Amino acid sequence: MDDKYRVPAIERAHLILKEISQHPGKLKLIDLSRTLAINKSSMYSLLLTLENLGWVEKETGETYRLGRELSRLGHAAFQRSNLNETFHKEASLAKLRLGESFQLAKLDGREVLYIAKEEALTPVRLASEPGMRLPAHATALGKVMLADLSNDDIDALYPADQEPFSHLTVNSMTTVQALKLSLEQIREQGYALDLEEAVIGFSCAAAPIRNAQGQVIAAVSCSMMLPQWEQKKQSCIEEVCKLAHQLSD
Amino acid sequence: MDDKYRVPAIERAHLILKEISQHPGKLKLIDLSRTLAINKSSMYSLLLTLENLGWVEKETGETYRLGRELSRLGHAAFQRSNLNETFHKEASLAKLRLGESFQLAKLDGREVLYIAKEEALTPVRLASEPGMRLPAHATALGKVMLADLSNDDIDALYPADQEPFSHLTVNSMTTVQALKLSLEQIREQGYALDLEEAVIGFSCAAAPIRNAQGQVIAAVSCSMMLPQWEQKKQSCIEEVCKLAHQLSD
DNA sequence: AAACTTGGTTTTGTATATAAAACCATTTTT
DNA sequence: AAAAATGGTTTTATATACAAAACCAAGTTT
Repeated sequence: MDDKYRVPAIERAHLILKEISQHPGKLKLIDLSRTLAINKSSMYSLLLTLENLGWVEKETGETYRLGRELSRLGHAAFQRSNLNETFHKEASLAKLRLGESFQLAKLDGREVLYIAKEEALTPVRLASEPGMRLPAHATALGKVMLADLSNDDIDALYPADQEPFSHLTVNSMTTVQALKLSLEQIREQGYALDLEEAVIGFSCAAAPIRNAQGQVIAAVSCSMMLPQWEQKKQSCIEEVCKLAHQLSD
Repeated sequence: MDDKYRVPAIERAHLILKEISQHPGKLKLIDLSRTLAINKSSMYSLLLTLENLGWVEKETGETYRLGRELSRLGHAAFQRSNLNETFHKEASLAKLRLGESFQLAKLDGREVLYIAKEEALTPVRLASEPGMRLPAHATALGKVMLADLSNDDIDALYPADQEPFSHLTVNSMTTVQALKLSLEQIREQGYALDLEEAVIGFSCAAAPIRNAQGQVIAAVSCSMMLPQWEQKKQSCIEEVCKLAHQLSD
């Protein structure tokens, strides 16, 4: 690193925050000073500043924990990527064309983490708020992202001795075998469907978003109620694939 | 503020992060330098340091957005208090008894900041991911915490000349008058309800968590879909009040 | 209760982060 | 294509953040 243009005060702030995050509510000024080898008086100014900014909070007993301003910034950092922006831009257009809702999500272990959505003005909507999680194996979004993993990865993710799949509806898959079979098909066709596997009355199509290296980094889906699904299934798949392609690098 | 023990470099870092969070991917070095009235060369060092720490990320086109280390720290900022630990311990029991989801939140200005949750395995769940914010006046959690404030505090928080309340659903309150009236009742009964005020199809009960001085420092809530609400309303209120009492000092 | 810890607060001299200006590589204008 | 502007990088002088030590208030020890 360019040793010349560092600003140590910020680097120290970072060290302090990291240390506090590892022992929340345990460390006093003197502890931080000792473990980080920063002089008491310097630590005093640093902590006072961090406290004024709301990055740390002092408790009774003079011990420190991370503060709310930090969680505010952290939350903003979560909703950052330009993936998000382009999703909203393109999905709003797709929403106009199709009249249904679109979702953006990432895979987090065995769960789908919803990042953003563009919601159509349909009377009944699926509650896919950003931040929500659902089991990956029971959603189109989840399956299309799992399909990027190898069979070995899937085995590692779903060990045989683990509890069986939670089934959200009667249509949810219940075994790893069924999942692998399904993923095989998804790899071939390039998209995934969820036919009332997560919520009765709702179906869904999802397609993968890839980075420049071809790895799946996220996925988009379009969800709708069953009556609409019968009519729009084909165009739904098309829109989702098109959208996923636009969001890929 | 004690003007003597500030460390400006950190305060500047804070300003920069805040500015970037408001215009992610839009601002270049020169823009930040201008709007924050910080010299180009200083900004250069500051940004270089922030980038090395993973607090910001530079994009092609030399524009900046918040980085992953910041979201990591921000996330850690939630899982902090021992309030949190006891919440998870007790709420998981309450969840088993009631079969519904519980939330822990703090009041931050006019917003409710969700801190933690214990989620029941219901197919459709409210998206109360830690870090999420909702207008306080439209949620049970928010109202029960606002109820700890005096009417004067409420007036200060919601100035007459400000924009009117954002209503999330048709049931959301729309005026300060209505809010004050509602708070009066909440103070008497000791808990707050949200009857589809935040999300259509969801209702919610919340009770306040107090410190040793009796001040409200946080709140817990239990949310569920309408059909369940009809059956469990009473036991929901009981569980929430019991939980809040356990979490109070 | 006097002496000793412990841990937060002040003071002061010095090391260093920052502002200003010069610099340079690209891009835009004429 | 020369001139001007834009925006990132370097240099240098100075303002200021930090380390060390002294200080003080509370809590322990003997």
